[in-house]
Amino acid sequence: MAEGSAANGSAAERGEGRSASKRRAITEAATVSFLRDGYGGTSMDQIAAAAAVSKQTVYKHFADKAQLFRAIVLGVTSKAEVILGEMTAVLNDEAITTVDALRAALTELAGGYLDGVLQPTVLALRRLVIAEAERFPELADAYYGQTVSRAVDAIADAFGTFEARGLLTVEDTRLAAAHFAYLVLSIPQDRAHFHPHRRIPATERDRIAAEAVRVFLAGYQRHQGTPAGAGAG
Amino acid sequence: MAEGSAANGSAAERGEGRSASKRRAITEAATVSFLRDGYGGTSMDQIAAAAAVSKQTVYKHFADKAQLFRAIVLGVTSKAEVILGEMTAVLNDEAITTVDALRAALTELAGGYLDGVLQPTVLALRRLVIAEAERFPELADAYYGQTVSRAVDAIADAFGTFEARGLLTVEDTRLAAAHFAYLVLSIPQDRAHFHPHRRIPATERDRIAAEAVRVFLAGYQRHQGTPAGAGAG
Amino acid sequence: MAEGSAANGSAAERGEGRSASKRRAITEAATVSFLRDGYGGTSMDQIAAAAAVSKQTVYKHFADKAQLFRAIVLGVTSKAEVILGEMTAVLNDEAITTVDALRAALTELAGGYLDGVLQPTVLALRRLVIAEAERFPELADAYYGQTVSRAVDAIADAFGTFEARGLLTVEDTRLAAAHFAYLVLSIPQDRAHFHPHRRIPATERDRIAAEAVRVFLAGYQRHQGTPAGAGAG
Amino acid sequence: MAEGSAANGSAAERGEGRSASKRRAITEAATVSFLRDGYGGTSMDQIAAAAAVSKQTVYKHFADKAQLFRAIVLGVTSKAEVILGEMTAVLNDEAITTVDALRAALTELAGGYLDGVLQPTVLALRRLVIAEAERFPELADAYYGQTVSRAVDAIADAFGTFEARGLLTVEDTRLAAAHFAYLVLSIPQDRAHFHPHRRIPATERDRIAAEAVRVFLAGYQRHQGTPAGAGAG
DNA sequence: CATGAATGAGAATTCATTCAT
DNA sequence: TATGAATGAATTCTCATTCAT
Repeated sequence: MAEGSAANGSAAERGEGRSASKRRAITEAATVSFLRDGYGGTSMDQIAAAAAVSKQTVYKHFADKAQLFRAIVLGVTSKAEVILGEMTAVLNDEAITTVDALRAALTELAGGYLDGVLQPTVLALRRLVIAEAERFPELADAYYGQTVSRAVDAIADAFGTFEARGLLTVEDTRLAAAHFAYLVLSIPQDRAHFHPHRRIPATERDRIAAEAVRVFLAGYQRHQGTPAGAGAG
Repeated sequence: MAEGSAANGSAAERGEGRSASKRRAITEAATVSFLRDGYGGTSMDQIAAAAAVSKQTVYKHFADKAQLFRAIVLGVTSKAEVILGEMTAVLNDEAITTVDALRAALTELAGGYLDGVLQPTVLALRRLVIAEAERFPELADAYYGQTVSRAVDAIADAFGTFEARGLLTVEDTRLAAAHFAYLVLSIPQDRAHFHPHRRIPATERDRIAAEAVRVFLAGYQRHQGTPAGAGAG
Repeated sequence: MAEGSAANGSAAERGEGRSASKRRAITEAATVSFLRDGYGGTSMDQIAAAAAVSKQTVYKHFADKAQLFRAIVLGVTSKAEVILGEMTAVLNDEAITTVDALRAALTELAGGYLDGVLQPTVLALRRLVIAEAERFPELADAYYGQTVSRAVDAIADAFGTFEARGLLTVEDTRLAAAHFAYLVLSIPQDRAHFHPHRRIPATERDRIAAEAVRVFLAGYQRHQGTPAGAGAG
Repeated sequence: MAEGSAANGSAAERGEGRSASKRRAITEAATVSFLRDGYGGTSMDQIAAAAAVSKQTVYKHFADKAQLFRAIVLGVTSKAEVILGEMTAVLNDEAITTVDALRAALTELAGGYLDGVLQPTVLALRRLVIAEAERFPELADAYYGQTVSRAVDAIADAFGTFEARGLLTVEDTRLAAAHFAYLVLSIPQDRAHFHPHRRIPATERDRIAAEAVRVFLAGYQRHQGTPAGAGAG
């Protein structure tokens, strides 16, 4: 009886209010449409119909198609960003003090990234943003900054730590991070750019992850016999 | 009668009939428009105007907009394929028998790829095909097969040779080739997906090429002390 | 032989060409619609239908509704300007050397102005331009400059001559001209602003003209007893 | 009785019910919008938003947009009428018995009219009514009757008195009154029809008033030497 | 009674494609 | 064969007005 007690509880009090629930319906419908059919392939009529809402209501929430599109893309991008952020956590483990532990952590991260990045929705978002990068450069900026750049930054930070622990030899942590990320992702991600519906088999996924880690470590692992500050140089 | 014989010598002189010359004008105009404005952003009116022909003439040569688009994309893709093909030639040098020579050749190839792939036209084609991959899957297939796949295949072939020469240790030549290609290209190419107009500075280009080769060789170079089947070498 | 004569006369040569005749049809239909229904009350569909032309054709000739509107208003304004210009000719008569002749000429001019300015089309144009003065200030400028201002200027010039001939005493010829013009026109023109369809009876028209001339001359006629260069001088 | 007793003290205190206060808000918002943006340029949404009420509330008070418009125009017209009425009072002064006093009174009236009629709101109303004269002929009637006609009538009445006092020679008092009114107002008013935002400088205003009075008196002042029915006068 | 949402339509503009000359 | 015009529909956006809560 507490919440919204006073008999005629105002609209805003009932759960989320008519307005907010409609807005969510619109957002969801628009997300599906835009990701599936692209910007040009999606009509406002379509969105309104899919949201079971009148066109007017759509326009009351979003000034025009471009604004709606921006809201959708930024929303989905944020979700993707969160997923990526959580994955990188596996590197922030102080127990990673041996190359074997590092390899294990990198392999886990690689697998996680592959799973995350190859989700149909994530791929569709990527293709959508690339397709509209000319028309919506702010969105391309935001997407790149919040996903690609941010992931590379997070990895780069961890690599700095690993170097301090004597596990890696890294001059440019961002470059190393990019090498790692793209060794892991490029093959299936670039394939997906052109073949939106082809899924990657689990065995291939594991192989790609393992080989990416192997090549990366070959390139960045500290040489066994020549510790950080040892030898004649 | 008189019509066409005396008056319009010029077209006939160029060795191509009126029709062929107009077709070329249409093709060129459409190429520019599609690469610049995308499929949806290009209208048949626009193309006809840019080619200085009537719309009917456009339709005489290409059944509809989609067919014209296909012709354009396949045409530009072919040109890109040729360029890529020529680049790989640097690996088909029997004089590459030492790791140093291999490193030099790979570095040259890397630089060439970067220059080629980062050309505005090539990038625009890539973005265009990605944007339309859902609507024109055949084109995405063709593009991927003739550029990405083909380049990887060519490199993979060469890597097979290098392994036979005892320079590399490669289990899966296509995977290795993909690793090489994406180590070289991914960073600027992925950035270009989202920032179509940002150019890469020459020094960064060289650095990327060199580091890509370094990491690649670290991962695939035959271990010094355990030559394939050799004695003193 | 000259240019384009050779047998297959280009489209532009046949009378006025398909294009030009369609353009005229559009212009005429738009003129009628805009003058009758105003800018907001006229739709492009309506115009196309009235011109028996497709909407596309309208848009091929005029970029958008506003451009079409501008063309129409400027066109009708020009016609009005021509009419006004011809009327003022009655004052450019060197035979006007007496006050009686001047009164006759002014009365004739007054009658002509009334007839011209009270034509339904001219009134409709005026109301249209006033109604859209906020949205199309250039048109309001052009209209005012080409009709009101221009007529006043022409009359002012003539008044300068009449003063030189000793018929009028005018300090500010433009002010005097405006006084004359508005003494003649204001009553029916202002009524017409608010009653677009009420016609003015001929007798009232004559009375208004005569009284306007009378009051004007009372105010500007040179005093009888003090001729221009007479008196002590 | 009960209605609105306890809960909404504030509104009730202001001496107007909830309903009346909202009605006023709507009226004020609509007045501003209609005068600024015209009939077609004003939407019911706009008005409701500006009045801070729901659209339904607007419709509760005014059956539709046209009715609301009518109410607004008639309301503003009434206010204008009141202002005009007060101005004419200056002529109802029994002390006006000499031509000099008459000239002074007419000059004052002229200045007052100019100030009143050239107020932005008054001009906007005039342009609005002219623009919609075809769609709302009743409003044009009312406007013309309550402002133009009424002012001319009031002046005509006074002129009748002045003739009785031997100051003027007027056959048709309404015609004379119109002559006076338009000599005073036409120049700036007609300019304002086409240049809604141009203000008139004070010096020009005074000059126009003075010259209008001068020309008017020249045309209607009783001839000095031949007084109506007087001897030495 | 008042609020958010819905209706239903209309307008401007653009497009791909086809007809008629 | 090539040109201007026509077709016919789609799309974005806006509006006045009405329901339902």
